[in-house]
Amino acid sequence: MSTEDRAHLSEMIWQVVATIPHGRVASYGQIARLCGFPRHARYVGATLKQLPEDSELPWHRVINAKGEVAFRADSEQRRRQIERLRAEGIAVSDGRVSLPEFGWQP
DNA sequence: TGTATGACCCCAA
DNA sequence: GTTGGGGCCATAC
Repeated sequence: MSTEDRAHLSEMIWQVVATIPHGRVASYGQIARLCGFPRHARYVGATLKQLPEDSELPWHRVINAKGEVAFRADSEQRRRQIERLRAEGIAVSDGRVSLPEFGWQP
């Protein structure tokens, strides 16, 4: 993976995440695949982690392949993500979301 | 160069 | 439903 690829990939990640419809969720691996870089799920997480606090990007709609919020159980960020998901009508129970119900099919 | 660390993923049991 | 183990790959040191 070249440095050009990385810059391009980061930009594509932002674009794809911005595409996730209101009320839907997508997984890290799904984002990576849509960008044309399978097996780079961890990179997606690392990229989202660098987003500024006031970012307009709907980063909260990105969760892991099991439908769970990826933050540690005790973390403040986890609480915030769950709050934002519920705010747009997504049911979250015990940090989990039903993918058949809320998963995004592009 | 080598090792450790993640907002990860998959599958078998 | 859970758990464990292997795989994955950019980053930080």
